[in-house]
Formats: sequence, C-alpha cells, structure tokens
Amino acid sequence: MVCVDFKKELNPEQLTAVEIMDGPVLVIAGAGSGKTRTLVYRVARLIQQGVEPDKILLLTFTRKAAATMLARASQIVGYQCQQVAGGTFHGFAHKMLRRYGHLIGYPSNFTILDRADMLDLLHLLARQLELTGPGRQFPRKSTLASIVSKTENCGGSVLKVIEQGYPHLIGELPGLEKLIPVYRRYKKVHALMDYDDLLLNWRDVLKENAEVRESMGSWFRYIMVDEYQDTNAAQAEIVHLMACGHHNVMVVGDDAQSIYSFRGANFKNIMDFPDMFSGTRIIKLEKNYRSTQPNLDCTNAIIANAREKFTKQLTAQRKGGNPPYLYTAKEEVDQARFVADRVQELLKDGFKPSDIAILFRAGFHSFHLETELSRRGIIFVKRGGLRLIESAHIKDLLALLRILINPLDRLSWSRILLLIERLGLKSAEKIFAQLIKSEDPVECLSTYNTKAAWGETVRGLGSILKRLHSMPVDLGDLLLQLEKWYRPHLKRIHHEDYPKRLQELAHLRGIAARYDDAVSMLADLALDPPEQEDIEKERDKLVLSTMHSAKGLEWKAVLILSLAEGRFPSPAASFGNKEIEEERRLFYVAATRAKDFLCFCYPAFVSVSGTGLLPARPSRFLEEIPAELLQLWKNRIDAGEKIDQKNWRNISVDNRTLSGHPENIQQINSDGILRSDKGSPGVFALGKRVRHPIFGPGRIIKDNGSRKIQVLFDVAGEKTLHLDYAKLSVIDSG
DNA sequence: TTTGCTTATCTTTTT
DNA sequence: GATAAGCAAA
Repeated sequence: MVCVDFKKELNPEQLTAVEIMDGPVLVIAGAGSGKTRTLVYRVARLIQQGVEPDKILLLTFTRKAAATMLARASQIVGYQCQQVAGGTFHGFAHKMLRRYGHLIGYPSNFTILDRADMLDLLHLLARQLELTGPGRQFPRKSTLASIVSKTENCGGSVLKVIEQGYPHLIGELPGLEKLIPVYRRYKKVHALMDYDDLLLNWRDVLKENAEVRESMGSWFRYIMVDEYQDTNAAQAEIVHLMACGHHNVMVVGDDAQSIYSFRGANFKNIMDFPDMFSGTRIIKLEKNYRSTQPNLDCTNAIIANAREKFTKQLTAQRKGGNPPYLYTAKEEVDQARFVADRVQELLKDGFKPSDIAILFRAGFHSFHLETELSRRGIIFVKRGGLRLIESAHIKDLLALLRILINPLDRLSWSRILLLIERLGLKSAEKIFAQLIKSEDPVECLSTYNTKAAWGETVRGLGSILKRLHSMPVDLGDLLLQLEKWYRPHLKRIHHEDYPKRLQELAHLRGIAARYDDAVSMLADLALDPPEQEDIEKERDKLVLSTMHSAKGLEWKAVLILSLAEGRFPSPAASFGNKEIEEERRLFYVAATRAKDFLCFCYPAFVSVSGTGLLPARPSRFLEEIPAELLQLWKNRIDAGEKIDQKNWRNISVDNRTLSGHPENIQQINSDGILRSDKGSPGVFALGKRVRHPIFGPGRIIKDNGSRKIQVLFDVAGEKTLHLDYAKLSVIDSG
C-alpha cells in the first residue's frame, strides 16, 4: 500500500472530515475550500483502512465528477478505488430500478424518457384529451413539462404549483388535473420513466420494501453525496432510506451555491440534514485555496448582498493578485472581439487553452464570440450547448432502434412514419392503430395494404425490421442497417448539411461499439449524453460554458460575458425575490470559478429581437459591487489605477456612433422590455387597466412614489410593482 | 390528407 | 429569430 501523510496534505478541518469513519457528517464547504479534495481523501482513507471498495457509494452531480474523483483517489492509495460505486443519482437509481423495478410493476428493460420525449408525449396526450385545439390556448410544451415535473416533485398538487409559479395559467387547472393522471398511467402501461420517475420510483421501492432497504444497507456501508445543496426532497429521502442500519453518510455542499431550484432542488435540504440524522457532526470549511485575495473580496461582496445570510465567512489563503477587471464593450460584437483579444494575450503569457474559461448565462449569449473565435482559428469546446443527442438525425435513428426493441413505442413510430414523404399525421395514426392490434406488428407492417404512394416505403421498413429481428447482429451493424433505410429521408429533409449529419451518425456507431445491448446504450445516452468530441481531445481546449455547467470546476482565468440588465439576471427570472436571489448565487458561482484572472464584461448596447440595438445598463449585481473592488480594463496600463468611485457606472460610450440621436434613445430595462426612460408620466396613472405577463390584467389602485405602484389584479390579487422591473403594459380602455 | 404559407407568441439554466 | 397553430391550395 502506498504511504500517504494525510496530515500534510490536508488542513485540520478537512482532516477531521476525512478521519471520521462512522456516523452522519455534514460538511459545509465554501467555494474553493477543497471539498472535492476532502471527498477524494476520504475515499482513499476508507480504503486504506481496509473498507472494501464496493462497499462505498459516491454520488455526484455528473458522472464525470465521480470518475475524476475516483481517478485521483487511485493515485493516492491505488487502483482499487476504481471499484467504488460512483455516479449520479439518476444513473444509480436507473441501475437499481432495472433490478428492483418489478416490485412496482416495471419490467427491467423500461425506457427512459428524455426531456424532448417527455415534451412530445405530454403534447400528444393533451391533444388526445382535446385540451389543445381550435380557440384553446394550452400552455406551451416546455411550460407544460415544467409544471408537470414540479407537481410530481412537490407532492402532487397542481393547484399549489400553478398558484406559486404560474398564476396566469390558473384557467388551465382542470385540464392539467386531467392530464397528469393520464400521463402517469401512460408511462406505467408503456414501461416509460421520465427523469423525475427515476428518483420517485426508486424512493418508493425503498420505502415500501424493507428487504430492499436492508440489502442496500449491507451492500453500501459508506455513502457520500457531493453538491448536496442541489438535491431535492426525494433525493434526501433516498439517502436516508439507503443508509438504513448504519447512518454512515457524509454529505458535502455549499448553501451559497444552490442554483438548481428550477429543477425542484431546495437548499434548505442541507440545513435539514442534521434533523434527518440525529448525531450529525457538522464541519465547516471556510478557507479558500482557489482564488487570490482581491478576487475573493469581490466574490464575498457579491454574496454579502444576499437576502438570506449564509453560514460561513471565507478567508483567502493566497496572497497577491489584482482586483477583477471590468470592461464596458460598445456592443456584443465588440465584447466578442475584446474577449478573443484577451484569450490570445493570455495564451501568449503562457496560459494553456484549458486554463481559460468564458462563462455566460444562456447558451445563445456566446453566439458572437463563437463566430469571432472561429474567425481567428481559436479552437474551443462549448459545454451546455446543443447536445449530440438532441439533434434530429440522431433522434431519428434512435427511434428506429427503439421500435426494434419495443414495437409498441408510439412516439418513435410516429417520429419515423412522419419522415416518409406524403405520409402525415392521419396516416401515421392509422398505421399505428393497425400495428397495435396485430399479433406481430413488424409482420403487419411488411404486408401493409394501401393504395398510397408511400406503401412501398412502409413495407420496406417492415421487412428490414423483420430481418433484423431474426438475425442477431452487433449493435454497430444494427445501427448501420437502420441507417441504410434512413439515409434517403435524411438526404431529402436536410440536404444542405447532409454530409455533416452522416458523419455524426458514424460517430454514434462509434459510441455504440462500447455497449453490448441497446437498452443500456439508450439509457446512458439519456442520462449522460457524451460530448460531441472525445474527452481526450477536449482536454486542452478553451472552454465556453453556461454558468450552470461550470459548477464545481475551476480555471486560472475566467471571463464572464454579457453582465447587462436584460441578459443577466435572466429576464425570465427578474420577477420575484426568490428567483433574483438564485441569480445572485449563480453570479457568485461563476465568479468563484477563477483562480487568478477574473474579468467581467458587459455591452453598453444590447440587441433585442426585432427592435435592434438598445442601450443597456450594467447588471444590478455588478452595480452592487463596491467600486474600489474592481478596476476598469483600460486602466490596467496605468499601474492598476482604481475606478473613480462615482463615475464608472456612467462610463461614456459614444452613443452617436451607434444610434444617432441620444435623446431618442430608449432605456432597456432589467426585463429586456423597452420603455421611454423619462416616460410619459401619465401612462401608469391611477385607475388605468394594465396587463402583467404573469399576473394578467389588473387595475392601478395606488401610486407609492419612486416608480412604485400598487395594482389589483383580477386573478392574482393585490401586488406592489416597481415600474423599472415589471413588464407592465397598458390595456386600451377604448 | 398533406404541405406550404401566414401569423402570433415567447425567448434560461439540466439530470 | 424560432416555433407552433391556423388556413388555403394541391
């Protein structure tokens, strides 16, 4: 066994956490405080103490995170760390449900619905129930999915979810209440589970079966959970039930970094942990090893403005460094040029491409930058963008594979049949109705009787499927055979980038080679989609990432884009304190990724769909940072001269070069909606009827001064609104 | 029954 | 600027 001096490698608090062998432990760890390190060394220590690796379970936010940790642990005490069970909650639940799912009436080869599948299925069922249709406005697909998902995660009351998050959809309540049970039943009958079901069903299996709990308790003697602030109630229950009999659970997290509440996560979870496990030992890691002092001063200032005070105060261990930079770009193209310049400069200074990351709120914010980087020949990877599995051609091919596995998979059938020219919704329905009735659906298809022009194509598909059924081939060949049928359709529908898509299909076959059955490949693709490129190749590239996908990672240099009102906080979240607070934590997460170089950028003009270029104010979160903690980029040359306290917020960008007459300029608001800044004073006068995107129509009943008014909404009741933030419009009373 | 054209709406983050 | 519903023509 390799000899490790744990005392030398860890600080006293980390060492305490690592050395506790039994009982529940809660580690509250600040950003950059070495929580990954702590988990890695604890795994190593357990194994050094003679715990068998397969008795340990390490649950992380991504599968990659678990793999990285176990690889590091292996370097410390040896390869047997690779045998530790590790992965995501969803992946683990899936594995367990394949084994124990029969206890709640699921076969072991059930199908996982990814998000797009869930959207399509809900839409289909809503149409069947005639909830959509002429003259009826039903919530959009993605809204629908969010509501259903939230409902399942928060105890099953649609009414509560609608009241809290979607008051404008209160009229759809009866429809939703009809839809949800139908959706539930459909999934059960067709052996489908969506992401929520994986967790909820696994919880139910544990809850209802003492023998499963006991077997879990003796199988995994040590459970560790990373990023615990981003788990939901079901996950907390699962942990509790699985630790049955030993309570050797260590959870690690940071309440200030909770950014996934839209997915049902609740950071109060982490505070409730000691209530769930009596005798919990709490350890705080408050030393920051990642960032320099000036960076930390700045990030501390960001989180200091949070409404809820957090549990710890971070102190930097690294001295030296410069305050973070602030750059005001003219507009987004200029911002992209600036960032590309900085990247090239950093590379010249000896940074590796993989030392640098560029972060932003939403995928499309990096559009201009991607163009600029490509133009200069700088290679990058984008995380959190469009995944391979989300593109149409990949989904088409996987749908063919699914039909082969499960000939009753309605969604996949309809996807495939609609590919065929001159075959539409009605014919697809008719064909499926026939298939479902017949004893042998594939046989039925290969002899399908019709006068329509597409008859031959459909029968051809049937005979290919029949052939593939009868002869066992390996997964790669199988995909190739299916692809042969698919190619003409691909060519017809996507003729402009046909070759590129063909290449990606070949890539999919490459992935398939790693699996020996289609069921586990489909599950893996849904739970942990592989990146476009191989991980090996990705290793030394510049990273472009959404702030969410940057969680848990660090870089020497970080540039954060588009910190302007209307971009960040996201307009969709600018209403409601809870959402704003989460956006603030998100900003905190993004800024704490930087070790040395940190730069905030915002464009003085933002382009808004349809309207063109409009002036934008710096993000409210930037404005909250005391000016002396930042330095303007252009001052860098003047030996780090600090910002003029009063004036940096009014940095003059030459308006005339951009938009002609400054007096005509409208202000773009926090919510991305325009209004004339000086405003015609009478627009929001007492008694006027107004409309709010969430609360619907209402009447102004009071003017509180300082741009605040009180409105009595027809449905949502009385609310106080700030005119600078609320998306209000006047309803014409004529 | 399918397809192509017009119009209205909404624009985030992800296992 | 994409997406879905609605409508008219083939």
